[in-house]
Amino acid sequence: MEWKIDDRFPIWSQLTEQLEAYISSGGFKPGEKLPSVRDFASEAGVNPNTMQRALSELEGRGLIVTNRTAGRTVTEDAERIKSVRQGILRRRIEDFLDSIEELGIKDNELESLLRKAISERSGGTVV
Amino acid sequence: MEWKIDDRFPIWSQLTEQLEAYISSGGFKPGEKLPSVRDFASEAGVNPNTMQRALSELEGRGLIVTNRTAGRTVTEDAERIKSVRQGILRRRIEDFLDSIEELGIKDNELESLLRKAISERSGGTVV
Amino acid sequence: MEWKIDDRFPIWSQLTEQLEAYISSGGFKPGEKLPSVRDFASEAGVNPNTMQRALSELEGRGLIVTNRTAGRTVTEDAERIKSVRQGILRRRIEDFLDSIEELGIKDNELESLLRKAISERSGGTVV
Amino acid sequence: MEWKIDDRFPIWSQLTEQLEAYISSGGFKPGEKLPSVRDFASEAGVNPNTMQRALSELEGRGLIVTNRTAGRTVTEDAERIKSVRQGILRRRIEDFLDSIEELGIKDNELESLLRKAISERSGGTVV
DNA sequence: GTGGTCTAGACCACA
DNA sequence: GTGGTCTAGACCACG
Repeated sequence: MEWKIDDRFPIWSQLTEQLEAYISSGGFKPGEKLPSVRDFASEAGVNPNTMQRALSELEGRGLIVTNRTAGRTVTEDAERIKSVRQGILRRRIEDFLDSIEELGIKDNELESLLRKAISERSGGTVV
Repeated sequence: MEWKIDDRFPIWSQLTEQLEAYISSGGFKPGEKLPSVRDFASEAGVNPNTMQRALSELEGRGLIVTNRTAGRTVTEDAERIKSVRQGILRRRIEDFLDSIEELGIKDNELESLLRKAISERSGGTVV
Repeated sequence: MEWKIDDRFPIWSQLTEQLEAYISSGGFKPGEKLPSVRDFASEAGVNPNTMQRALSELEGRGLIVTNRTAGRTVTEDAERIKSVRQGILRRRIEDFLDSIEELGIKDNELESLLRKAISERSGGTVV
Repeated sequence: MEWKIDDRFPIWSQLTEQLEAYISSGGFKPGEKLPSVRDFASEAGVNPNTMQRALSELEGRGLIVTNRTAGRTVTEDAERIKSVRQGILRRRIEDFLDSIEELGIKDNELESLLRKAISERSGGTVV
């Protein structure tokens, strides 16, 4: 997978977010074995300890399972995964609308801006 | 104005963001005198040093002006203010779409979710 | 406070347990400021990172609060503290009874053994 | 016999504890032949190496005997078995009282809690 | 001075 | 080879 790391924020937290999004959107299947901490870390260009912290966090959220000496796997619980994805979506939409609200924008103005931005993106990608 | 402060992230940076949004959306008029650092700080419940830093940051962005002895005022440059607002808007929309893209969502799914979320909010606020 | 560390188990986890017991039984009062991580660590003879992990854990359990640059305090929520103490008690009693059950002991035998052990201890302490 | 295995702690050690308790409380008679390592392991759902280690440990404690070609048997020494059981009992009671002491509980409070917990268990099991 | 983060490097138990 | 832990030491943002 691709990693985007911004030095200004805690790296472990960014790793957590990206892994959560990736797994919950099907990048790894339920029950699939994950790369080892070391491999993951070197792939992302971070220290293994840092990656481990990110993975522990995901375990706390019930998204992955640790098998003491046999590596980690994505949870088998497809419902859990789905609900995590819904949660992320909902949270991001809420945060976005909150952040927009501060600017005092009318709903129709926002909708037109959004529609424009989305079509530009699709355009950029598709054409 | 209302302040939302989350202790887990740099406070000065949150103040900066909120002030920028507030000013650029007309909370203070062009040329209007701002409260003193001390008053601002006590209103927000933060250390004056912290508020000081936020204001310096905004000065760097050309939104406010420091008058040697007479405190700070919002810039007179209405165009500047407008362009700042546009910049914030554009950036927030882009960030949002980026963050959503990771989840592999189709445009029409996104639009329907957004429409729903917006109408729920309007409902809650307006009615 | 006193620290008992057994090298065979994760240190951070033992620190967590002991701090949890100590705080929840009133060793630090609600709202009281805790020693700094560094002080705590040197007092317990462990690396600051290790102590920090233990404290983070306790924060996750809602027993202590972190004030970014002003140190940590015990939660003000006396109910929370009380409920943590009850939880520890209940868990330890259950674990004990589970561990005893394996040995196939009759209730009256257990009671007499317990009563004897308790009185011996009190004797040892009181006399 | 029933096995309770918690993946987060060393498995061999849990097996050791449970076997020790089981044998010393008469689950296998003095001199009785034990199942093969392989059978034991598959029954408990663990790796044979792990079970092997647990059995070696018990041999070290004088509870079981390895007969070059004829598998393992429980020791014939009934006194030894009895004393092991007493040791476990005493140790578990001591550990429990130690762990409770940290919480600063009065003897009568402890007794009433224990009596309640025991009667609840008996109730749940017996009725 | 406070907590937070990160790295490098080492060691361990387990299977 | 796997995850887990620990240490030492450094740097940072904050107030």
